[in-house]
This record gives sequence, C-alpha cells and structure tokens, in this order.
Amino acid sequence: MSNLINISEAASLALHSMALIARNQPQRMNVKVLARDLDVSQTHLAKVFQKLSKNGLVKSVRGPAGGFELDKPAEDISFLEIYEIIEGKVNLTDCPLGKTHCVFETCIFGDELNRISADIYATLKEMNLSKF
Amino acid sequence: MSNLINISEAASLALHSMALIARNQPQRMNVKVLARDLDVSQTHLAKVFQKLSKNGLVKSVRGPAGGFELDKPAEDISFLEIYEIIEGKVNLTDCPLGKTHCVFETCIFGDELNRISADIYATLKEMNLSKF
DNA sequence: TTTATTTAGGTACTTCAATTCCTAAATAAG
DNA sequence: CTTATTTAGGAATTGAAGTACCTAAATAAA
Repeated sequence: MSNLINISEAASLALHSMALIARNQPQRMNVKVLARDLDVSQTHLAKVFQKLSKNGLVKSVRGPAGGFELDKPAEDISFLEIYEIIEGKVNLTDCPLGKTHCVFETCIFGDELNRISADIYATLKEMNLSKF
Repeated sequence: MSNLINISEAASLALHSMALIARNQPQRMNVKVLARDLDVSQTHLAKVFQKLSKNGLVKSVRGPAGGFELDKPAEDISFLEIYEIIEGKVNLTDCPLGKTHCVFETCIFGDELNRISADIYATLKEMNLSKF
C-alpha cells in the first residue's frame, strides 16, 4: 500500500503537534503529552521538536511545567514552513525526480508532475495554524 | 531538497524503461541497453523487470537477442498500472498518512490531501504508453 | 551440439534516512 | 539547595531501498 503524496511520519508529527499546540494556546504543551495525544514515539517527537525549535517555529522552556509554545502568531505559520523544516526545501524547478539529465527530450510525464507539485506547494503554503 | 510527489527510483526506472520499450517497438530491448540509456544500475533495473514481467506487463525472452517487449497494446498500459506494480497499490480511501485513528475529529488537512491524491491518481491512470 | 547471451531469482551487502538510546543542561517547585 | 521534570544533542541502532553477487534456466547463433 503506497502513498501518492510524500509526507513522512516526522512531517506528519510536526504538523499535527503544531496544530495541537495552536489549539491549546496560550498554554504550552510538552513532548510527553503530545506523544500521548498523537500516540507516537516520545523520542521521535522530541527530535522533531529540536528542528522546529532551532528553526524558530516554537519557543522551548525546560524544566517542570516546561514545553513548547508557538514563537509567532498562528496565522503566520504555514503548513509549508513546517513541512520544509522537517523534509527540507521543496524543489519545484528541476525534474521532480531529481535527475539532472534524461534520455527523453521532453519529460515522460509531460507537465503533469510540475502541475501537481505546484498545486501541493500552493496548498501547503495557503494552510496555516490559525484555524485550530 | 524534498519531493512533494512520492515516486521512488525503482518506479521511475519502471516508467522510463517502459516508455523506451514502447518507443522501440516492435523490437525488444534488454536490460543492458536500457540501463545504459537510463544511466542506472543494471542489477537494479533487472530486479524491477522481474516484477514487471511477473505482473504481465512485459514478455521476457531469454538468450541472445532476448530482452523484454510489451505484453499488451501500449495504450492499455497506464502509468498507474506500472506505478502500482512497483510501489504497491495506492490507497485513496483511508487517511493519506495511513493512520487508523486521530486526535482531530476532522483531518488537519481538510479535504486537500484527498483532493490532490485523487488528482494524481486520475492523472497516472489517464497517462499510458501510447504516446511514445 | 556447443557456446555465448540473456533473464530468473535467491542471498548478501551497502547506504542513507528514520528512529531510539543515553547523558547533559536548564529550570521550576519544594 | 535539592530534586524532579523537561528539552538538547551526540551516538548508536534499525529499517528500507538500492545494489551487487552468484548460480540456474532458457535460447539463439555458430
């Protein structure tokens, strides 16, 4: 069973966690609670948050009653920003498969892959944490 | 650098090879030539063709002047069929992330993931080997 | 009939990303 | 001040995809 859209477990965790934190504002949430709510590995989620924290999406507070909170307004945090911090920058310009050269003069997918990639990109960019 | 659409190296090889074979009809092509044309590992490509052959997409002929040829008309082989043989059946009905339960009553992606997945699916289903 | 070519398929190895483990550092609470 | 809680981050492990290796089976050509 396969997925057509490329969203890793880590990126999914990031997006769902951020939505939970947004929903729980202004109280912060810690990894333990988030992992329980999402029913995922606490250590994996902790790693994900190291990235989110280092990239300025969340502010971390250590110690008892510590945890994470949004570091900017919810509407200023797009799904795309979260996605790219975890998965890396999305490449829309080159071959969607990352090839630099090809036997085919014109891509066997025509323009469909580019069309769809652009659609996903725009969709992720449009969505943000304001609705939670 | 990340990809929004989920197409593995193996699936890409399968699609490109099948397009080359379609283009080269009625002569068959062997793994050696295909691997050279696509500039990929011969052994990896051979593995891919074992799947394509077992699933009735290509007919194999061993020995000198052997190789692979399409086992049905080019227009009857969709990109989706090739894709699913390599990646496994696409799942459109459940959560696009493969989760069975979720803390959120309604998916954080709204209906966007389903919409895009359906778009990709339909696109792959529509495309076939007739144009090569 | 013999030989060279080519696919079939099992097993093992490699590589890279995903995940886990373990210890350190920070900090609130008592 | 001490302790318990929580994040930080390096190191180790796991797992999946890709790759290589090897032998067998088929078959065309010589």
